[in-house]
Parts: sequence; structure tokens; C-alpha cells
Amino acid sequence: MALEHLFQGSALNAVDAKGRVSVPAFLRSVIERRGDARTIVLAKHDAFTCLSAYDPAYAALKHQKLERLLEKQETDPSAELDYARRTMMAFGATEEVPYDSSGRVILPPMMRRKGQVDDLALFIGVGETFQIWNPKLFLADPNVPEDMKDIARFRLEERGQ
Amino acid sequence: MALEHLFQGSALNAVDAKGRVSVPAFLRSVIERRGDARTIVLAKHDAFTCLSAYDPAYAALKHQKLERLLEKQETDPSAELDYARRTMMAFGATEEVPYDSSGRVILPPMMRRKGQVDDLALFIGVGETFQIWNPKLFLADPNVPEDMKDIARFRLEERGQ
DNA sequence: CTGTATGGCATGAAAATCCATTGTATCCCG
DNA sequence: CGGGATACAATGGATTTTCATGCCATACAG
Repeated sequence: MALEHLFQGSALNAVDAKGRVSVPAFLRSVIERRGDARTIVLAKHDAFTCLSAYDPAYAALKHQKLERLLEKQETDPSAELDYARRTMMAFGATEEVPYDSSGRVILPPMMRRKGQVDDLALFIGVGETFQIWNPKLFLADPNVPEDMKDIARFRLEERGQ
Repeated sequence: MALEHLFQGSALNAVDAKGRVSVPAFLRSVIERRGDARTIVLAKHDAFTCLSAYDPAYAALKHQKLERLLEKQETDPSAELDYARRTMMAFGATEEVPYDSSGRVILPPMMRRKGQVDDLALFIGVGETFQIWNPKLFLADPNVPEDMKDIARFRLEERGQ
């Protein structure tokens, strides 16, 4: 059930004019230890103005989770509809993108818009998945803990921005 | 559930110009008995001005705890946000660093600043995790027991500092 | 052709690896 | 019990490798 390898850490990378961005090596290594894929799956995050990303192996796990959730609320008549909506979002509203030999992906324009990612991409590992943020929105979001914002500020400073 | 091998003891090691520091051998041996990793995970300590460190196996344990917590209160909409914040702190605010054959890690600049670690690193085993302190801050912290400070003073003296 | 996508290559910085030296605790044999 | 030998730990320095990213070459479409 639980995944052995977890995403953790943070990084701030540039998005070039073509919408390409390097997926940090420490995240790629987790992807490749979980399976043999060299692709990431992108989705709009449920709660935040950012993108949620993971490897194909996790997508299967997510499906199982939704199944279990449905079983738990079996008696509730609205559960069925809830399940239908969740699965639609979980699989329909995603895009899978490969990364090349140097670890770069092309952020699909739709996702880029959904996550409002501009010319800088802040990567945050959160265990089973990782997030991709516009650092400006990250700093402005009241739901993001202040300690996390400190990290974002450090990453920006480190880069001289 | 509980980890069998515990971190204990103390040591004072030098941090060189490149930010490298030896992880004491007695702590490394615990890490390697818990799993086969040769890396440590670093995070800012919740309460103290120091770093909290542990092995990847403990990080996985931490993750399972959060998962169970979420499943228990799945129906609550605010639980989702709470979970997101917790995982962000637990994984995003950390850095995983490997140690080489001679047992050294490089302290990432961000962590070095968060823990205010200068050219000396005081390691304190505290069971499931261990802490990394700037010895000066350790001695100045009113929340640290006097008996512990004696140990730090001894380590400093031992080193002629 | 010309503008646009996509893969491969080059570069500079940072980090992992290797080797060498020193210091310290331990062991063994006299 | 003492003293030298030995093994391991910590640390300094140098070298090799990896990473992020800019740049260019090729392909492909309008």
C-alpha cells in the first residue's frame, strides 16, 4: 500500500521561453526508483493554486484510494456522484509528459495556465507527490505555512531574484 | 511500529569551509541498522534553534502516521487542507543528504542557516532522531537542561575551544 | 521558405568521490 | 603494567562527475 520512496525537498528552476523546465534530479531519482518510467503526470492541485505531479505508478495507487473511499461511504447516495467526479478529475484532467535525457519536461500550455506558472517553477516534495508552484503565488497564499515561505524566499535569494 | 534502534550519545565535529561535516560513527551505525540507506534527512527543529535529523526509514514512518490521520477524518473538508500543510512541512521543508565513504555530509546552505550552524556542529542523539546544534546556541538556550550543557562544555573543552 | 517544436550538445557551477594525513582509542605482546 | 602496533574516525585537499540551463541543429508544418 504505502510507497517506499518519498518525494522530499525543494528547488527553484527556470522555465525557458519554450516552456521547458528541469525536473530536479532528486525528484527524478524517486520516480525512477518507484518504477522504470521517465515521465511525470501533471494535474491541477485540489486545494492550492499550483500543480500536483507524480509518477505513473502513483496514479494506480490513487485509483485504489478512490475505490476504498467509495466503499466506505456506500450508504450515502451522493457518494456515487462524488466518486464519478473525483475519478474524472483524477484521470481526465491530467497530462502525462516525458522528460528528456537531461531531465527536462515541457509544461503543457493548459497546465501552465492552470497552475499559473510563469518563468520560475518552485518544486516542493510532499511525500507521495510533489507540487509545482509559481513562487509569487506561493508567497501570497495564506494557506501556506510561514516556514515554507521562508524556504521559498531562500530559494529566490539563492538565485538572486 | 516503533523503531528498534535508537540514536544516543553526543559528539562535537568541525564544519569545514565547504560545509562538510562528519556524522559521528555511532549515529551512522544506527542509521545503517534501521535500513540500508546511507543518507540523512535534515529539517529545522520545531521547538529549538537547531536541526532535527533522521534516516529515511523514519521519514516513511512519519508519512504513514499522517496518512492514517487523514483517513480517519476523510469526510471533514478542513482535514484535506490540514493534511496538505502537514505533508508540506514534513517533506517539503526537509533536505536529504547522502554521506560518503568517510561518513561526511555537506550541510545544505539553507539548513545551515535555519539551524544557524557555524564551524562547529554538536550532535545529540534523542532516540528516534538526533539533533545538530551550534554549540554556542546550545549553551545559550534557556530550555536546555544544565546537565546537557555540561556535556557540551566538556565536548568543547575536549577539543580545546 | 520561415516560424515553430524537439532533441542533442556545450558550459559553468556545484557536489559527489577519491586519496592522503592526522589524531585517537584499542589490542597484543613483551 | 607499559609501549608499540594497529585499526578506525575525523578532516583537509584535489579530482571527477553530475546538474541545470543556454545554445544550436534538425525536423516538420504552414
